[in-house]
Amino acid sequence: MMMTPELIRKKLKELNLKVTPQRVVILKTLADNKSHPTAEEIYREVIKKQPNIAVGTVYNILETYVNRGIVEKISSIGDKMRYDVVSEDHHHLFSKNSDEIEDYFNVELAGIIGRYLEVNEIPGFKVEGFKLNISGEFTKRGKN
Amino acid sequence: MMMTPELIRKKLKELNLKVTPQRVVILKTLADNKSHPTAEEIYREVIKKQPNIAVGTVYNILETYVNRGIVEKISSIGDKMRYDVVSEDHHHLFSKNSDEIEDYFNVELAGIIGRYLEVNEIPGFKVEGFKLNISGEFTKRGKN
DNA sequence: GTCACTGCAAACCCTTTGCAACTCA
DNA sequence: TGAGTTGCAAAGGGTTTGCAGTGAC
Repeated sequence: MMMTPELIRKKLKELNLKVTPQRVVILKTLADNKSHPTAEEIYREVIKKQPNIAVGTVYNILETYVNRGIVEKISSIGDKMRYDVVSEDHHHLFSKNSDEIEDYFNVELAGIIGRYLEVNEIPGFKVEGFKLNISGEFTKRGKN
Repeated sequence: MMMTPELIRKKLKELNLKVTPQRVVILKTLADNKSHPTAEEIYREVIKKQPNIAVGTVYNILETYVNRGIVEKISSIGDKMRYDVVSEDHHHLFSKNSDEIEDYFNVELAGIIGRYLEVNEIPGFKVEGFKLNISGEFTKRGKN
């Protein structure tokens, strides 16, 4: 993605958030990062550019972003929380052998499921969204 | 479900696990329970029948069951782990307003997704299973 | 009798919180 | 200036672990 600092500034202003160096660097790190880092991984990346930052701040800022809807939390079994910038609708591939999580974009499949859930209502439940978690094994490693 | 102690005993033997009162009561509690309890909820339920049991033991036994594949862990964002006896293939409904999780059985939808993933392979990834997490709101409360 | 299992409590680790200092607008 | 943010360190809360004692087989 390589979001420019200007874009990030703009985004923060749209959200009525004060533009602080910490917020900028965290959002930039997350946007530039293809993987799904934990708070601590983000922290380790961020202190390279912004030495004066506390872990607690990383958590706080991430939580703010989650509440504003621009970042989502991903929880996988027995692992710490991971964070992901909200982009187009996508699903996740979970490795059974490791902690890896990869994005899986598939509008067609999402459409099929979405339409199914629209047509076939679930009694007593109003569907607002869904996530397909696919588990399995990465066969090709590389180019991450 | 109301699994009888005999059935549970049999199940444990099949798995080459020693039949201890703690294991029996925990599996029975989980099988008889429609909700998706946390370890602590299970503990609170279990001490009624088996006063001498430690929280750590509950965690250990649940972990054993998860490893043997007869219980699954469910993690929802920012909440503790929840446990569920592995039964037929089913999915979960997550409430956006509370911690509730309900089962959602739908072989038709599962079939559609399963077939789709079989036909449309994901490059670099071998699919072994999937879970559809549907989020929304429970409109009718009651009869749980 | 043996070895796996349990109880207990301490340790662990991720995450949250309280508060004083600071800084963006 | 002053409301909102940050740094820091301590507290919190769920889960794991080590070890001595116990119990299933």
